[in-house]
Parts: sequence; structure tokens; C-alpha cells
Amino acid sequence: MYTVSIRILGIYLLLWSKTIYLMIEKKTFKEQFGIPMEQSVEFIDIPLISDLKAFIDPFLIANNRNDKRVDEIYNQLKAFFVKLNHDFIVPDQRHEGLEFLDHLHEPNQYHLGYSGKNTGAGISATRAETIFDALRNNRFARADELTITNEAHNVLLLVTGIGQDIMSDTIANVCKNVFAEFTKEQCLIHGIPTSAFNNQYFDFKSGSWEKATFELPSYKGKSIILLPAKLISSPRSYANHYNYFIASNYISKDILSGKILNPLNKTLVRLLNDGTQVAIVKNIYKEYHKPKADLTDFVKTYSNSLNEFFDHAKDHYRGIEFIHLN
DNA sequence: CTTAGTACGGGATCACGTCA
DNA sequence: TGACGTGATCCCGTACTAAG
Repeated sequence: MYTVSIRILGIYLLLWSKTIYLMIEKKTFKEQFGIPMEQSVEFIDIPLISDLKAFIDPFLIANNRNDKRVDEIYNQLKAFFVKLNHDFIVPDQRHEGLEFLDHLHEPNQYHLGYSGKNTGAGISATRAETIFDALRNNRFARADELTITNEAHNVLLLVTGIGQDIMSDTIANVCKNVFAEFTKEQCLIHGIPTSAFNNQYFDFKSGSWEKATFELPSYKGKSIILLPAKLISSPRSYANHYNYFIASNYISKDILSGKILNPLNKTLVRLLNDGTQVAIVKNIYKEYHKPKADLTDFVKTYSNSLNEFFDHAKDHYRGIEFIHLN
């Protein structure tokens, strides 16, 4: 009896103290450094002790290359995947490849990810293996069709096992020098103090990991790196979007033209009052969508669909303007 | 060695704006 | 106004880890 009520009291106190804790500690970068919340800034405002459920989005990078800095990020990232594919994946140099990928430490300076806690715990060995084996198992990466998996956004879309979190971390590590420079500029603009921190990044001229010193802001002794808001997206499943795009732009047309016969007599088409036939994309998607591992079939069958989906992404998927904390 | 907990990917589902 | 298109969110299985 007593133990039960003590336990309930304990849980109550735990929840209560956690609420207070979150109220105090959910402070964001802008709050900490005295930037008014209503003032719009170029960087994404992050919580300081936890992580924001958001990711660096390779589609947004590839679609914002008119910005000189973003173009730099794009080129550096591409150089990274070219080297990874050319030197390690295609010749199947697993040991050397894992060594190359071992530099992808979980970057907790950015405060992005799924965890919500910003622990920055274990990593590399398994993460490097995950990335290497995922690419190695992809038909485009393994074969000589390298132009496809040299693009980070295609890797995110088509390589099973590499989702937003891993891709975001990879970009954060590879391009850390560019993001650090961006951070320094933002600190100058807003009058935020910085100090010197050592960081590693992928140098695309030498094709290897390099160390350098960057001027960065910090909170409780730990450095912080800011990210341009236009490159950040909320959790978003590109595989589903590509499936929907295929259903809408290819399979629908094939069904209306009779190229694909509707074998199951499902309601994939409806009749308007004026007699024209309209495809019901939602149902076609349901009937024909593929799991991520099989999307390469669509790439093969509809050879221009990747490029067109890329353009579609440019028009429809933006970075996030408003953030909500975990 | 066993088991409870955690983090992630990916499919499923929800919610909302739009258009017939 | 009801159904559709689409971005956002939820949830579950799996693989891994830490604790005992």
C-alpha cells in the first residue's frame, strides 16, 4: 500500500521536475545570445541542450546552388561521394572504405537528429559499416552507373539503410568547414562571441580528411555550429514522394492511354461529367507503390523520372521556416 | 547470457488545403 | 461539400547496447 503510493508520488515528482527542467533548459540559441524571437535570421534556431528533429536535406542543397556557399557545399559533398564510390565501393575495398568512413563521428555540435537528447554517444564502427554495406548493396553504386549515387540526394532516395539521419550527419561532417564559416559570419552579424575550436572536414582538393581551427560560439564549453535554414527540412520520406510522383506522372498516364491495363478492375480512374477520364492518383499509388529497396526498378523503367522528380522537389519541398521543439 | 531499453528506417496514417 | 493531393506525424519492427 505504502510502496504503491510512494511509487506514484515518485513518478509525479519525476514528471514535475522534468517539466521544470525542460522549461529552464529548452532555451534556444537565439534566447541565449539575446536575439529577439521575432527577428528572422538566416540560420536555424536550435535548442541548446537537446536536439531539433530536423535534418540537413541534400535535395535542398542540390536545388539551391545559385547561392555561392551552397554550391560550395554541393561540390564538396559530391567530391566525397565520388571518392567513396570510385575508390572503395566499386572495387569493394571494404577495410579501406571503413577507415575512410570512420571520420563520420556523430556531430553533436549541430543539435539536429532523432534522439532529442544530444548525447553524442557511440558511433563510427557500426555507422561506417551501415553506410558501406548499404551502398555496396545498391545496384547503381555497385555497377558503373556512378553518376547516380555520386549525388547525395539520390543516395538518400535510393539506398536502403541510409535515411535522413545518417545522410544529415554525413553532410554535417563532410562540409563542417563551410558550416563553421557560415556560423562565424552569423556571429559577426549578431555580435555573438566566439573562440577557437578544432574540427575535421573533408577537403575536396586533397581528397582527404583535414583538421582546421574555426571561430565558433559555445555553450557550457561545447562549440556550436549553425546551419542555413534553407537547407533544413523536417522529417520527410522522399521514397514515398517519389512513389507518388511515379504514380502521378507515369503510371497514371500509362493507365489512361491503355498502355497499362488495369488488371484488377480497381477504381483507378473516374469519369468527369464532361466524359473525360481522370486518374485517381491516390489509388494508383496504393496499388503500384514499391518499397524503397525496389525504387531502382522505377528509375530503370522510367529513365527520366529521377531528373523530373528532382525538378519537382525544387518546386515543392522547401526548408523549414518555423521550428517546433521536441 | 538474458533482458530491458534505445535509436533508427520506413511504411502507415493523419490532417489540412484545394478543387471539382 | 466531399473527395483528393500532399506534407506532417505516428508507429512498429529491427538491430544494437547497456545493465544485471
